[in-house]
Amino acid sequence: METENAKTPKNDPAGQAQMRKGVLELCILCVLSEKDAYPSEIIEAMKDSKLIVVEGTLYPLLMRLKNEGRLAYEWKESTSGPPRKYYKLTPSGKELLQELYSSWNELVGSVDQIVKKYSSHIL
Amino acid sequence: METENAKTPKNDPAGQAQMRKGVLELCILCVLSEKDAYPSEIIEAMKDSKLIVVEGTLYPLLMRLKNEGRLAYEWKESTSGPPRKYYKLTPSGKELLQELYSSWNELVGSVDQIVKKYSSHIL
DNA sequence: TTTACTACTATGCATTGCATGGTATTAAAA
DNA sequence: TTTTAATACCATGCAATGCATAGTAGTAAA
Repeated sequence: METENAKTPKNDPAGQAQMRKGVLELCILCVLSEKDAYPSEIIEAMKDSKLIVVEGTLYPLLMRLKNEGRLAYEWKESTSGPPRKYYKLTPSGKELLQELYSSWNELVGSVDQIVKKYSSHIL
Repeated sequence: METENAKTPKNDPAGQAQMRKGVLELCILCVLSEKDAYPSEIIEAMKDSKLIVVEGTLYPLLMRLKNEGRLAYEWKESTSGPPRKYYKLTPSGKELLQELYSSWNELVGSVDQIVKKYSSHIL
């Protein structure tokens, strides 16, 4: 019968976008573990490590983490524009950071194992 | 106004599921780079590296890769049950494997950089 | 014939990255 | 004062994927 399901994706040719899923959350919590920051600061910090994040990604993510109780924020005045929302980790947010960190390390370990096992056929 | 958008997720507490997105594709292509295999074999190979994959995930993924021309398959008889679909990499599939491999290494590099930068606050 | 096992297929949901467009506040320019 | 630009935050909808769930079908054993 030869069914034709599972449509083919359109963009994201090298799969970068999909691989980022779940990882941005870890990175953002990481950045906030050092000091409170407002969105643009977070974007800059990520960019320094070649992880480009845009507003359309970051704002919903911060909103979600705040709704989950992982983050809190407070308004602070700015000398050059409108006031800013400074986000900070809550205790629950620190727990999540630990968990995500563990998950990430596990994943890297697993993938590395597979890649190394078959690397002779890749290179 | 304090809008309440960005609903909170329900399961997947430590974010493992989300982090796997895009990575399974790399791993499956990796496994197939060594030798042709049918779905259950792939699942076993992944399990050896602690990457649990289930049918509901694997079959649609194989179907998609085949529709994209990354994989091909041929039926082979089995001594203990119905015939099996043996999947193999096409040239295009080998290219994708290279690209995903690069993307993965870049991502790991970026995340490592962020995590290391702030690791004193995590531990 | 019935049961159990293996293998493949189909459907729908939840989550997240992101494109897009919008609103509000402040400061500088005209 | 009014206009413009820059900064910052918010809302909506789409695309993609992992996975739960349920179904179909072929083979072999009871």
